[in-house]
Amino acid sequence: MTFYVTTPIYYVNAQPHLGHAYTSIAADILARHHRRRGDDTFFLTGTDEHGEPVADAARAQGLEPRAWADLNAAKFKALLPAIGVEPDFFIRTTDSEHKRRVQQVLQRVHDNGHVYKGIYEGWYCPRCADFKTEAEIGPGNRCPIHEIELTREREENWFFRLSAFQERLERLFAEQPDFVRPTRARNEAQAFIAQGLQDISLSRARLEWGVEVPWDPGHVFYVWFDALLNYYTALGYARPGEDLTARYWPAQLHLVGKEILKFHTIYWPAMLWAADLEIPEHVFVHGFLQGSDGRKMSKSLGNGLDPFEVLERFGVDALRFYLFRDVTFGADGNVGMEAVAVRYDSELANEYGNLVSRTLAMIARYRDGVLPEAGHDATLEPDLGSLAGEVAAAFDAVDLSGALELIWQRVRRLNRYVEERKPWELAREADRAGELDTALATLHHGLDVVTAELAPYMPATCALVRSALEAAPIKPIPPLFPKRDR
RNA sequence: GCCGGAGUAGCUCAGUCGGUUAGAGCAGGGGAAUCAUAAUCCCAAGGUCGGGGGUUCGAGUCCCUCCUCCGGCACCA
Repeated sequence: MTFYVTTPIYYVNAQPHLGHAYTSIAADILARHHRRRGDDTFFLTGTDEHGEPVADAARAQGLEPRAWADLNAAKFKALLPAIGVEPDFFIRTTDSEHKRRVQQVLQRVHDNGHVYKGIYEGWYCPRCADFKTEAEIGPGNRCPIHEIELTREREENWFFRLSAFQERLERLFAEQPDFVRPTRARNEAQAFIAQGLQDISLSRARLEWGVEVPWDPGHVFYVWFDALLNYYTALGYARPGEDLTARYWPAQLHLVGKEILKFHTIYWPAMLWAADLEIPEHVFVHGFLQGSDGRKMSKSLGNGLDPFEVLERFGVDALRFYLFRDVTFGADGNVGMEAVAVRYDSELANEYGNLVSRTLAMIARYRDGVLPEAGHDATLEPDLGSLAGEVAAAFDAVDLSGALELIWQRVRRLNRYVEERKPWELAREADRAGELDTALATLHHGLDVVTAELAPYMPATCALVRSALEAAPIKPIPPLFPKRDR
């Protein structure tokens, strides 16, 4: 099996924030899980660097667009190691290899007869050198930035025949109900299609910061077409001298936020069909992280969760764990520093961390650090034996929170097992040495099973636990999740 | 306005195809234990399942209606 997973490529105009980290960590967890399962896995992320806003921002800084993009792409790239995310490739849409392949694919769309020259008409600000959407038009038909009057302009550009794919898209959604998940995201896409699709503009004539349209060099492609194609183009040059396209395309899973649902579930499959390419198997639309008050995070409300503060106070694995433990993946959810602290103390320190501590300590204390060669207690077999399969099924449904809950049920089961067996009592009775051996071997095994499934979420911590379980002799280690004064 | 989603314990949420006394975690209450990061484990308590109506032997679940919140409603040119 191959597993190719992507995040959206992040627009370089923004500063990296929790939302970027959230999607990247989700993709990383999925990739690590599938790798562990033995799938041939490829994980792609990167940055989206073309388009008017980037050109504008660069100009405002007195920089060339490319220099501005370099600066900001570096920030996104630097975020990844800090949050434990290890993609197989980091694409930038300004890569010459990407641009060349965008041109190839869209040339094919052109040659297949899916584009035509049309007129776009709209309100234009000469100072912005940009058309404005209805929502962007200020009072008195003025540009909200420059406060000058907008002019009605017409521009000739290339259109993509999206409308021609209406029926095929309807069929896709009917025949493949899990193409878009979760269900409410699929419904939204279907409702959009049902309204009737209009053709969309494919190029911009006024703009230079983009990928040149090969059959009409005065134009560049509309940034979304350039951006979406990254998922495909990256495979062509991610490994120098090797083309991975045949190996990994079509992708198994695109992770996207709900704000870009339309592009990924409608425009994107249509474009791929138009280029005679296969479409991805699944698009998973996750929700938004909101402030602890349930409102959108904002600096002025001060209700945001700063990922860097979490990293500093609780560490990278705690952040990764928290985001998928406290918010059902796929739904919107509230996050806050207080909730992080509660999860950290009660689950990471008290339940998992302490389970590791007490298990290692008892093996060290009662058996001089030597793992008893005893069979495992059959009473735990139903719980432990079924875990891997259940977790795999949850991952197949992209239910990262559900999988974590399944794992946590076993963590709790193991703490309960300690209380049931009371190893400290067994240790006092010489004739029950065999029972103690069994209990300790079972705990060791249980911790091993649980830690293996947990590793995609908390790679660094689980590597520590793994080596502690395999050490000879086995001995206590410093607390994995130390409690702090707060 | 139209379409979709949500409303279940103080808090965060599960509840499958309609089926027995509606579940979990956290917080708060009581207890046990001492291997462990004073962590853990057990017990009890806590709900008019947003309101109202209907279908049914039986409704958190299906239908109608109303209320509240959220999202989408296209070429972000």
